[in-house]
Amino acid sequence: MDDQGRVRNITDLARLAGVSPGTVSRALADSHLIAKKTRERIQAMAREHDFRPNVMARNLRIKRAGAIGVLIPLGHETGQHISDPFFMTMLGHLADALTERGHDLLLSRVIPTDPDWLNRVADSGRVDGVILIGQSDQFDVIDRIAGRYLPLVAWGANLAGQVHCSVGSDNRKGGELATRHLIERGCRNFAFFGDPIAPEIAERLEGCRVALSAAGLSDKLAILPAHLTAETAHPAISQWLDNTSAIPNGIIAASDVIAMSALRALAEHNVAVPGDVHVVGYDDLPFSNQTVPTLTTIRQDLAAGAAHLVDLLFRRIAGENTASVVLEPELVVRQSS
Amino acid sequence: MDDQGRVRNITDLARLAGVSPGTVSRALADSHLIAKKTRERIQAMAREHDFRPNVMARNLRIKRAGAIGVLIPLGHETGQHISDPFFMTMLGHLADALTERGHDLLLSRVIPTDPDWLNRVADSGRVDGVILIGQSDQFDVIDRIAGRYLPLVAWGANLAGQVHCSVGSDNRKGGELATRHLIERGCRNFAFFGDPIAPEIAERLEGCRVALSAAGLSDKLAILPAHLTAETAHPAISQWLDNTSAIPNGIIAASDVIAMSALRALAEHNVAVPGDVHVVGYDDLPFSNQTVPTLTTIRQDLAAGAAHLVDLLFRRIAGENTASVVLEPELVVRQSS
DNA sequence: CATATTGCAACAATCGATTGCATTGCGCGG
DNA sequence: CCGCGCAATGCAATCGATTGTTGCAATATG
Repeated sequence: MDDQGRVRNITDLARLAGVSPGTVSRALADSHLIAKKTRERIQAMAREHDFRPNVMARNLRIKRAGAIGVLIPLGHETGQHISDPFFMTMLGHLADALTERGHDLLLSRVIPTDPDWLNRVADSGRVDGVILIGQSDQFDVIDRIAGRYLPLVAWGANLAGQVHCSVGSDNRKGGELATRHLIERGCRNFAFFGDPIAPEIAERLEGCRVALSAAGLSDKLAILPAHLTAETAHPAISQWLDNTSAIPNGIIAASDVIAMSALRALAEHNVAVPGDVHVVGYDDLPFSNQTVPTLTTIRQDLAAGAAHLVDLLFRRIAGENTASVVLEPELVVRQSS
Repeated sequence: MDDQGRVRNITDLARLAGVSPGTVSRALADSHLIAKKTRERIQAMAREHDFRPNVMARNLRIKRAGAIGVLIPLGHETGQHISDPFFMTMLGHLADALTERGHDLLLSRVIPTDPDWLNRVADSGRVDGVILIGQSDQFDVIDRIAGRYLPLVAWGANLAGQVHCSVGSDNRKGGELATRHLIERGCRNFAFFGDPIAPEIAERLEGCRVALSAAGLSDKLAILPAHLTAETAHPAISQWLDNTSAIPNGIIAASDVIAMSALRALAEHNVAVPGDVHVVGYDDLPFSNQTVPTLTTIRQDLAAGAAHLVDLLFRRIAGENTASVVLEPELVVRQSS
């Protein structure tokens, strides 16, 4: 009733301009099939009524969604929150890259209860493709769907024989770098904080083992395999420190979030970092050089990773069957080691 | 060519089942107009071909988008990244709340160049409503659009006479709480780190001033008004510490991110916290009790805030003209003060 | 002057679902 | 045996755009 004069669709505008809907559509698309004069007149009218053609209708007709689904699978680590800084950093980069390509970002945090979680998004018709931030413990589900659904890429591990296209750093090498660095710093007893149920973490641990065995220190590694989230890491580590007979002097954390909690727990146990214990994290998140002491870590170039993910995805949308990308991890030495 | 037998739409499935498309539509919606037997047969067939009706077409017909636009306006602080922990924490809560209501989350990071940035999303027809995380320096634009576009809510300040519906904590009171706490701790010289161009920050500063003047300490406040992001805060604060004649013993940071950088800068200047200087942050982000020392801060209950935002938005979508909500800030005392 | 060309705009089918209304078939009472 | 009512399904319009085809008029060409 209050919307008497409101222009709600292309047909309203057509009536107003005294032309057909098709002409309006072409005019707004700046098609040269429409006389310049008519075109400009219609565009002016659209602006005046601030009318914008309905994107959904357009997408339905041209059979594209204009959006990319970004999913954060939280299979293990059920307590893990979407606000985990790692996810969020990645998400930020993805948002930028997708916006640049004129696509929207449809965000979902999924807790995979049934194996249908991925299909539901992929086949919904509302996204042109899907980016997974992490594989969690859903490697098999992902691999299966990748067989029939091309526009899908995942951040995470790249295991031998995997079907789906992934982007991630060389986790094994990263684990090795971290551990070798600690060895060079003179550490002889080690602990690894992180849960190897996620393939990426398992690889990091594996790299750690490789480095230790090369140095003849294979038997000097303790593992705290708890599901470590921002909320649970601190108590778990604190308790571990209480119960362990001898605190190791080299700690490899599977993520910077875990490392940060470790720094705090160590401070509370009056263990000096890097005086008594050297700590290395993983990720190089934005906060990692704001901790006290600042965190030595294995840098994953998330900006580059996001750019790769988006690039690969669009090539897949275009039909290309792209190969996975493995990025080089890099040791960033700061105060904690 | 390889998609010979693929069921791509309701019509394909109808043909396969020997019924009309309408019947399939009703069957999949579990309508009782369709005989139970037929219904189950069709549902089984859909499952078998893992067919899912196209959401976009459905949304077009029933005139809803099934998605909520979540916008992060980055007007001031151009360097501020979407990965700012505050945004992300809020985003996580919103994602949960929206998913619960069966809506998707369309994320956009917007740098408002023209005043049309909000219209573009609101009128696109792809969202049922819009949530703004922060008002940035776009208060006027937001207020103007709120006049004609009902389903819009914003996290942020609630200023006298504002048109748009907002949810936020009482920033003035928060600033007051923080400052009073420092006064009680014996501080007599103060610094405020944060840029009052954003209305929320201005309010916090105002509260700070109120508390100081109540204690007769109005002239004891220094202000570092730089645009403080995770990346720029540390150098700015460090430089400020270098140049200031007398380091204050009470620091109010406009956010936890800034406070964290302050902690680091102070550590590097060999200033003990809380020995020499007491520090209070703002937000109580997940990492704030993982810093060394852990951070005293003004807690904004972001989970409750997100719940309010979503609740208000859906009431507005239903046509109700809701009032703004102001949440109570809470002082959380930890080690830094 | 008749015909070919070109430019502009209208017409109508289409994307894939939803839904009010019309239709069919069946059981049952009269 | 007829007709009525109800349950189950089909039909066709609709959401709001896009786009190939067609139609028409003005201009160019022989």
